[in-house]
Amino acid sequence: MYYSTRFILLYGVNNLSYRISEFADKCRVNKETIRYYERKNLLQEPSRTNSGYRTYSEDDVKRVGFIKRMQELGFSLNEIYKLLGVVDKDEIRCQDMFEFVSKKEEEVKKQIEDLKRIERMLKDLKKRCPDEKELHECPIIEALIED
Amino acid sequence: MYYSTRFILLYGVNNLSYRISEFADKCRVNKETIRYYERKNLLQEPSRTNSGYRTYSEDDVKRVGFIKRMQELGFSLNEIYKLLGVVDKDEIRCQDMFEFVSKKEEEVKKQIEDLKRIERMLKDLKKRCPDEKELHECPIIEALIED
DNA sequence: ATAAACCGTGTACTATAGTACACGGTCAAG
DNA sequence: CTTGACCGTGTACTATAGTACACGGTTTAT
Repeated sequence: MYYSTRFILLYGVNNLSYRISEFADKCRVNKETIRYYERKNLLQEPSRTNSGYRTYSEDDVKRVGFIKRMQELGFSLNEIYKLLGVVDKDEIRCQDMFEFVSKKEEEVKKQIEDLKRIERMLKDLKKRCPDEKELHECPIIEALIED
Repeated sequence: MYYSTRFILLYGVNNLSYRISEFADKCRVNKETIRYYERKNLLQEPSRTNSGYRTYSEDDVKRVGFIKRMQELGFSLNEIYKLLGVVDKDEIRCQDMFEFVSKKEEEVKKQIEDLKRIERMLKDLKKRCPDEKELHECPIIEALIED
């Protein structure tokens, strides 16, 4: 029993599935970025249509969302790859997961504390901008430079 | 009245001052990174000895410390350059400082919230590592992938 | 006085994270 | 049955943030 690609795309025998361009749009990234993530194994080999076109699912959209969010928080693609070992149930990547996660937890804690200080600095900086617009003298950063 | 470089370095007529290598060591960065920051105007033209050697002060050490800390928190060198406009009392860089700082403040706030969620995720992930060591199934990241 | 240890300049190279593009195949509409 | 909008592969290019190195001058210890 065969279905045309169009039929599958429209009625989702195989669930709802996207071609690379639509998928990239949904993920709000460049099409090439998707291929790049595939090369880096952040996305597993996608299934393909008969003619070799990649197809993606809603789950893949979530996965890219996870990658992007982690990345914005300073995780490198390699670190994200490592974490995804859990999702992919990959024993190799899971081997020293406890150490890895513990280390990252410490880093994240420290980062939160540092960011709170930066937030205070930025607030102060804003307050001192005369008539809420400009300033040439602001000793707050200098305070942060000390320490 | 002239002093030898050695005399100045030892007895600090001009305050305590460092040559590039010692300075880089104190800052815990590569010597080339210092020159790179100079090229990118993150460090102002340093004063020089008669023979053209760069000399740095304790304040410069603090400045590099500031750069490094901001960088670790996800600020780009360009953004740090902008912020340093305040310290350098540079009117051009200070022009839209209020908008810039406001935008960064929002970003930092969001980042703190996101990091807290990541922290929870990492904590959960750790807890679920059987006998505090390994695991192949961890539904927490999956939870984060959703949302 | 001479070698070791610095320094300056300039240029090239590296890693990370993409982005662009050329060339050729596929497919659906007119 | 051809045109336009896709797609795949491969390769090259970009920005950011460094890092390394060669060549030649300086300083300092021996």
